[in-house]
Amino acid sequence: MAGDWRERKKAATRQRLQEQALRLFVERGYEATTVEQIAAAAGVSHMTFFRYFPTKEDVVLSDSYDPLLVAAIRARPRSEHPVVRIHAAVREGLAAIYAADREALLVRVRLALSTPALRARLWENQFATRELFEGALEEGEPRLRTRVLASVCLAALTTALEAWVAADGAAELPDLIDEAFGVLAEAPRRRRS
Amino acid sequence: MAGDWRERKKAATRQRLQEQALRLFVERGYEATTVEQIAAAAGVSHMTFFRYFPTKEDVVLSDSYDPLLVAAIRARPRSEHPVVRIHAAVREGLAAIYAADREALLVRVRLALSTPALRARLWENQFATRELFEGALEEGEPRLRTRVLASVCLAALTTALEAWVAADGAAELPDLIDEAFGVLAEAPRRRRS
DNA sequence: CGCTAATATGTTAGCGACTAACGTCTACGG
DNA sequence: CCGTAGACGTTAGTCGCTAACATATTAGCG
Repeated sequence: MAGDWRERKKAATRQRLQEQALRLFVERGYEATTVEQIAAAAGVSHMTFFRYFPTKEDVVLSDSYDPLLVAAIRARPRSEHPVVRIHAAVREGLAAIYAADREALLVRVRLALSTPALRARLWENQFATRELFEGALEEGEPRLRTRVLASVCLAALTTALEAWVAADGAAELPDLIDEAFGVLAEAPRRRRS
Repeated sequence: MAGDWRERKKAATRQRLQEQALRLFVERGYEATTVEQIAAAAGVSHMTFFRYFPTKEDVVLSDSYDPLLVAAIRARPRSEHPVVRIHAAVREGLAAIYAADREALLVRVRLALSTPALRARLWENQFATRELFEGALEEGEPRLRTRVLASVCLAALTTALEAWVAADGAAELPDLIDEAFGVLAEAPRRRRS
């Protein structure tokens, strides 16, 4: 058990960096906080910061929720409609995260949605998440249909998250998610083209 | 008619910057091209570049299509379902743009979707566009519903654009848009919750 | 025509995110 | 106890972007 100590230390440093960063971002704003200051607050150099987080944005946006959601989607029967699968998976998966990390999640999402630079990267992340959803659905062709469905579900999810921070966490996220996905069910039927 | 000359010159400089920038981006890549090089190619200094475009990204992403789409949405009767209004408006509005600027649009969208930095900003622009759509729909409360509908329509539109560049412009954009919006009509009905 | 004010542009200096090259320390394995 | 590998720091540099100030060109007016 050699590198064990190493890994614990690395994890500790990483967490220290993230904590100090979030603290400083909340206190004085994201733009007004320098990577140097974060590194100094965590007792390391700015190079070490970049060894743990590829960009300043990642310190806020990186999480490990995606694989969890993918597994939740895969766990739903493929006989269900994709939108239903994703809706149920998101409700379950996010409920667990929500129960454990509610406050941290709220802080991070609020920061991400109110800072232009972070908002941009957030959408970029959605691009990746959507591809994961697509893969998790495991539908064959046609691809455009699957892609639209995944995009649309993500749009609903994001809108629910926005409403959640807009209400400053007063409403319950699972309810907002149900409400957002409920709107999808309301789209008009297809006419003859 | 004094400032007329001024404005023509400014417009010319702006266009020269944009042309040279897109040329260089296509030739050697977005990241590999510096603002200095763009400015030099257009015969101005880098400060002048930033006086015309607030960021390097804007030289690719800035267009004036949004107001056009908003007007198109407003022109549809409010008795129609929001999704139908937006679908019809987008098909009409974009058809005009498409007919006039097909090649330029293809180049810009391809560049935007294949460059991470630009992709991020593209999604950030969607944030603004969605708010415009929301306003154009002119629905009252509840806001969450309107917001979800606007987000979802934008997701469909973006997916169609992606498919268009993925096929390298082989398919026809209006058809792809119809196909993408068609998927929305297929969402499952609401069960009892 | 000549003067003044506005406007477009250039110059320079600087900040901050991020990278690369290289040096140092420290824990671990033989 | 020594050699090595991995974590970390130092330094110097690039690039996007901004601000302060100087300069030139033009506009409007007496």
